[in-house]
Amino acid sequence: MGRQTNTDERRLEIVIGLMRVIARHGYAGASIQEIAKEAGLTAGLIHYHFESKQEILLTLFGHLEALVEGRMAERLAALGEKVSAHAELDAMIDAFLALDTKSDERAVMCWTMLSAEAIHNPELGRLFGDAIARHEKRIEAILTRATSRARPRPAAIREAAAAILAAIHGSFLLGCAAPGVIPKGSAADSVRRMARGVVDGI
Amino acid sequence: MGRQTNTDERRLEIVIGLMRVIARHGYAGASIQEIAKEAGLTAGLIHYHFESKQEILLTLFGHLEALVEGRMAERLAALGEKVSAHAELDAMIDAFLALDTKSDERAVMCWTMLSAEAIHNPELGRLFGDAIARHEKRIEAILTRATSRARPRPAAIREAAAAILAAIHGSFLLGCAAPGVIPKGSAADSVRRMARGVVDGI
Amino acid sequence: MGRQTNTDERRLEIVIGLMRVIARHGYAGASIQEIAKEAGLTAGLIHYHFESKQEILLTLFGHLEALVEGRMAERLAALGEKVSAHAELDAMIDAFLALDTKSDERAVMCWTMLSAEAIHNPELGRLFGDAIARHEKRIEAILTRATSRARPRPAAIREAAAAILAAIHGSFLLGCAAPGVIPKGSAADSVRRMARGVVDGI
Amino acid sequence: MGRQTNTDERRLEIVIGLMRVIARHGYAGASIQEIAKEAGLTAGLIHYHFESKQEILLTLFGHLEALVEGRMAERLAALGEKVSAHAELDAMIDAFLALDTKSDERAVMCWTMLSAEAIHNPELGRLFGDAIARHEKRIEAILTRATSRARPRPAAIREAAAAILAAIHGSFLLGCAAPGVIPKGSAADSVRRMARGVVDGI
DNA sequence: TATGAATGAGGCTTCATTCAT
DNA sequence: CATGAATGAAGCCTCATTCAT
Repeated sequence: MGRQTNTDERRLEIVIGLMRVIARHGYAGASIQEIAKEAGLTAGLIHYHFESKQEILLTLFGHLEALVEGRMAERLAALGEKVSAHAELDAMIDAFLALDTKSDERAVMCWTMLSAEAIHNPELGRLFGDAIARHEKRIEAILTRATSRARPRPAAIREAAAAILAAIHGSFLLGCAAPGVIPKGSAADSVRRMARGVVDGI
Repeated sequence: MGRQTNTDERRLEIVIGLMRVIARHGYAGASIQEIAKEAGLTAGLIHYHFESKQEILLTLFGHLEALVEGRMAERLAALGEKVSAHAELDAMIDAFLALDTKSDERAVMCWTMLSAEAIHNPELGRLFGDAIARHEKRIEAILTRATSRARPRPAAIREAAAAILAAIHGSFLLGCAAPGVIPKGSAADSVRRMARGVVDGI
Repeated sequence: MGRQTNTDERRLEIVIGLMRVIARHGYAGASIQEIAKEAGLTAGLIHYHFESKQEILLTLFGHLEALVEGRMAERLAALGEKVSAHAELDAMIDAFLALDTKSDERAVMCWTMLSAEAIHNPELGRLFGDAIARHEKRIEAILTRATSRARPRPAAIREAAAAILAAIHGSFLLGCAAPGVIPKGSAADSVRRMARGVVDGI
Repeated sequence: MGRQTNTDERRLEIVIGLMRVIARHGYAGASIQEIAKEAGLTAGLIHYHFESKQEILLTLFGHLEALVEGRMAERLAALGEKVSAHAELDAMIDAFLALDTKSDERAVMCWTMLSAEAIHNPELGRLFGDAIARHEKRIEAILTRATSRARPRPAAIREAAAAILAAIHGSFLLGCAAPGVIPKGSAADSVRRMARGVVDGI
């Protein structure tokens, strides 16, 4: 029957290798050799399983995104049915910002590095933009439910959603880049409060 | 006899060259050759005026910081004396987020790239952390004036300030990395509203 | 599966390449490109097998040292048991100075270049110092046997050994740098005579 | 009368600058910029007073040679007339090896570096060879007087002279490159003894 | 699948030298 | 004479990628 493929595991190992290296040295410092070493593989093998470094990057982005989606689904499921919009908004923010494990921390750092990378990497930029747009839509939906106003101005909703997203990703960024000032993981509460302010102002 | 130095102008040209290249290709893509071409110089000359690429980077960071400080001073001066804390907070947020020119846009993009770079560049990280800490202190001072509470919890003030900063820098980041979703320069209003929410919650 | 390593041969080829280039152009003139060309390789490959140019240099030194040790062991073995100290001293001097082949000549030139390089290359300096110290100890031991005096002054032994070593290395140096005056390879006899003088004077 | 030239002093300053830099970093590490800094001048000026780096090197060699000649003349003059050949030989060895000052030490280190440099620098090689040949001739003359034999074999004289020179330059080299083993400046006695041995053997 | 060698382009930096002032 | 800017070639090294085994 031929030998069975192990491509999926290998690809995962490689992607995790990239994640770990990025967390330590950034994307520019993540050479294929380094990734291979981190994953316990050889450089040649990496190009057997991936077309290019870029492909690993895009795959990593997919994993991070899936991770976030998973966390969000988890939190929302925990809320049960018939939940208030405020509670849902809080749950979503928590899904992003309540980071418990070392692994979460690493994921956040990677996410932040990829955000910056997205600025000048068109392909990644597209994926990143799509993800952000999706998140934004979801927040918009919640905000629409949350506002007491009968006919909220659509632009107001959009801007509020955008601001909430900005606060979330800004917390990521400063948590990584100025950890002394913005302690990592402590941001959920403040962002929840900020979100409340923005909801009231719609 | 001799010859008058032009180092200051050259250094500025080079720093601006770096800024422009970063805006186009990111820091990793900013080779000395590219910077030189952008500045209309030769690669060798760049190392006559700067010790290393890192030194250009740090110098650029200094310029960006000075630019922000200048904008802040400007806005605050425009307010005149005896200004309310809320107005001062708004002014500060505007100083960051009300970006008018092409040059401002480029500066924001650079600032964002440097934020990410700071994560794995210890020297830059220190400068960046100091800058953020300074901004945070300033916001704290405003928030202390702004709150109606007699004895605000110090941690609450810190967290609020941190959240406002996060919203600002997150707006930068998403403005650059997901411009379709978070239109650049439109963030000031929302962040002002968010800030109000956070002040009330102290 | 996989592929067997050829690192050892390659490293040797590279080291020999360096040796040949040094013999022609000196260490400063031994660029990686030049070494690569001499060894029939590409520059990139050299850094695949060696960490740095410095590592090639240190490895070369190790080879030269091993070569000397080998020659010494050979000569001493040829003497058999119960040999007089004088004969042993002569054998040792010959091991250094009786150079027969083109390859020996090249080795001496390299050794001399490395001696000079050792002066300002701390790492090489340490290796070189150790090698000289080892040789010196060995000569000391012979001289102790050789002297007729019951209790030779230790400092006298040391100085005599040092002088003999100096004569040997000076012959190398002048043989390379002033070949018209001090013909290469003709020095063994004179140094043997000088050594005798120094033994008698202990 | 125009302005008076200061070329001679400048050239001397530059040569001394090179000497000091060589003593610290070797010739390969002696950039024009470094020499200029050491001499308190600018790089441009150096090329006003010297055609090329090579010319500075050759000039430095001339200075070192003059220094040695001066020391030799001094010592011989101190001996007065009608001196024994043995005493003259000792005086000559002392002129080389009895090094008192920091400056002497630096000169020796430079001399040694230049010896090695001479191996692959044809022009310097010629100068160096001439100098060595001159020294050798002088030692030959002394040895001829010194030997008790009526008709010494000319080759024997030459070889003896060469061996003495080798011991001297070897002491220089090892004094610089293995200072722990061969303490600088302590070599004069031993070499004198060796020389005696070699004279007796002619 | 997997290994390890190999390539070749490109990156940062140094440096002797030239030249306008 | 002197300065300081500028050049351009070269040097060491890194790295994504390819390929024989």
